[in-house]
Amino acid sequence: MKEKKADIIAVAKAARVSPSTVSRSFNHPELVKAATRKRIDAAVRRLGYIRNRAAQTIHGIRGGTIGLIVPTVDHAIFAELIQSFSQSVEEQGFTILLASHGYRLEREYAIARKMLEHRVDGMALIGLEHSDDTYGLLRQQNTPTVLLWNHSDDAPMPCVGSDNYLAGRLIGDHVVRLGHRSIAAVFPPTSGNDRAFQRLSGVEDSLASQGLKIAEDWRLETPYSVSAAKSKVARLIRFPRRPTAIICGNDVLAWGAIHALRRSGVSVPEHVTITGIGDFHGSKDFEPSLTTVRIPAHTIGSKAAKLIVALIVRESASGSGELVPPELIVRSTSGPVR
Amino acid sequence: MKEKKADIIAVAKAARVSPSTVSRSFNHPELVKAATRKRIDAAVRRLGYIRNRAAQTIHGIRGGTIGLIVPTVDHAIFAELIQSFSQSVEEQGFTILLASHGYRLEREYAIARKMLEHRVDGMALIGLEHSDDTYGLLRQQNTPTVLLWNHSDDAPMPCVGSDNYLAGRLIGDHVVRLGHRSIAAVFPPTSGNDRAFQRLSGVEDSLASQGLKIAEDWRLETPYSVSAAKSKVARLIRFPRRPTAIICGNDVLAWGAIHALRRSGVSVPEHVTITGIGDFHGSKDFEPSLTTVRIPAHTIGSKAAKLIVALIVRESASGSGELVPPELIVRSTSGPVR
DNA sequence: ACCAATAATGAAAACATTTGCAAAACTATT
DNA sequence: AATAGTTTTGCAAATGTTTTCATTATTGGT
Repeated sequence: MKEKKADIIAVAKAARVSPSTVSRSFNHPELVKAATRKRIDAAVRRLGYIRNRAAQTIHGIRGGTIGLIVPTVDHAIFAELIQSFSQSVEEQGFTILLASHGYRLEREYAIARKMLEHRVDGMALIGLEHSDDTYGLLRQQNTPTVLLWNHSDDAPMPCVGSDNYLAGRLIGDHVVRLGHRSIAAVFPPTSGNDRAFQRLSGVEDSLASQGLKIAEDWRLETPYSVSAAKSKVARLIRFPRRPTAIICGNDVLAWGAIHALRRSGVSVPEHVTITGIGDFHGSKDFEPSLTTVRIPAHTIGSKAAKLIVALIVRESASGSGELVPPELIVRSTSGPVR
Repeated sequence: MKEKKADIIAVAKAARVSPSTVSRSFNHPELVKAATRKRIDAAVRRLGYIRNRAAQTIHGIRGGTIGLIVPTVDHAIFAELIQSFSQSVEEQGFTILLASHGYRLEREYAIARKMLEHRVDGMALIGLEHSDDTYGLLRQQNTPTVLLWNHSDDAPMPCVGSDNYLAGRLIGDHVVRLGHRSIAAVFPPTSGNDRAFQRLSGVEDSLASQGLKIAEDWRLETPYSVSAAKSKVARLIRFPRRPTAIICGNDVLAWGAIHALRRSGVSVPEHVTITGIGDFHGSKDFEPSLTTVRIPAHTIGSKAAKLIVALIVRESASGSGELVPPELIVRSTSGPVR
């Protein structure tokens, strides 16, 4: 146990070459004779040597890590995004340093700093809303950075994502077009969450363009969970005056709303129209299948991964990002007002 | 742009002290005079200096990262687990290096190696089934390691998790006790997935103890997704001879099964009993609410985090792991055979 | 104002690598 | 067999820190 781990010098000794040659055999194999290389490989295996990236990093060599900071992992949305981002990033030889800030932007700053200490090659953040400190830090260290999930032309950094405002409009227009006038909304808190905020703005503007407005007491704010949405909606529909449509800030909330309605024997979409945003795994196969706006997490994740890697390797910094358009998906939970 | 990033020497110069003092002011602030410290802090801020962990790491100082390798992020189960694990780990000052292997154990080995190159302080893997290479590697480098999700007394490394075999038995017993004799099973592929394998074994043993067996064509294997389970189950119940109960390998599959049944107008639990395993977010509020076995991902994640950190800091290595028992949760999708 | 403690700082070695340059070892050509 | 060219290798410096030990500055007691 006590014998210290093998270093490059130990390997060099064992292979009867100099440390430089061992190093080269790792980094520029074509420069070392095949026979020597074999001897070195054997020594490496025998000693169980593992290269020390930290020691390379010190020479300005890329460490091969990308920092990813998310509000939380435990949301269907982010899980899908993280998966595709990390997978795509791994395919390109990088590894992810992951942390979550729980929707607290100061935490985000602290985490970003820490990741910079680790000398990540690049950073990825969710959304466009970040503290000035965070933006300042990233810019000052000029760390290649990409903003995920949201896209805006006047974003301060390259971003690949969808247009959440448009997503809101899309769904708002759809519901209005179906003839609904009594509309409720179930959304997550919008502070520190520009995605939710923009979606809601989109919905509101859409309704406003038809002279409609969401009544104060029909504007439900719930945390991101089936159960929270379910209980809020259950309470809502106990009142005699009911909305004919409930627009939910995302699919999970919509699922909760549907469950609440089913429990109360209110049928969807005959009595109430329900819509989500996101088109998560499962929404298509829900019964009834959910009308929603697709925000293609998978596409966003992999495009973002490609962008950040491009930013890192040729630092020319090609792209200013990409807009992955949201798409209205009409399924069975929305119908004309009866 | 071109000016290189500030290093500790630049800071030292700017603060008119030696590099050693700067270093000390970071690592042992009590050893440096308050006035000097203030001067240094000012310089740090002015230059935008960020410490280089890589350079510390080569001094054998802990880097503060823990490698976490999961099959995939994009499953409700793992998302919850990752969230609680990473959160708990962050609270203790560590950061996670995350990667997914997509259920390919060779990938897992490669990833583990890479994380070791980064000199992670510890590793966390999902499940007990790993290649000999992986186990060998971790043991040989004697990296503190914890196995998540599954617990077994004779596991080769400390593990904190539930007893998936028992979970299977629990649900099997429950279904049998309700009088069911015609039982189908919907499970993910069991190769490279000891969790699924053990659950299925538990179910089979439970049935076998009553002389029951799952018919070959009632043993459905589907990938982890609502839609796959839904379509498999939809096909299953088209046949005239139907099971009276369908035991699903996890809650997501159960959701799919319920949707399939609802679509076909088969009511749950009156006509068919459905059970899941996992008790994911949402199962409680599903309509009808899902009978399942709770595997407390949150508890597992945070206990595992504490264990690995303990293993890392006092290398004495206290614990051999912990069993977090599974618990049968009877809700509305299971009922007596009619 | 001086001495001994004690506190604060600096110099230099150490850490595990990479790399530019020069030396050594081969090849091919004559 | 000698020369020129090419391929391989080793030496030594460099990377950004930490740490041990020695040195200098400060303080309190007389």
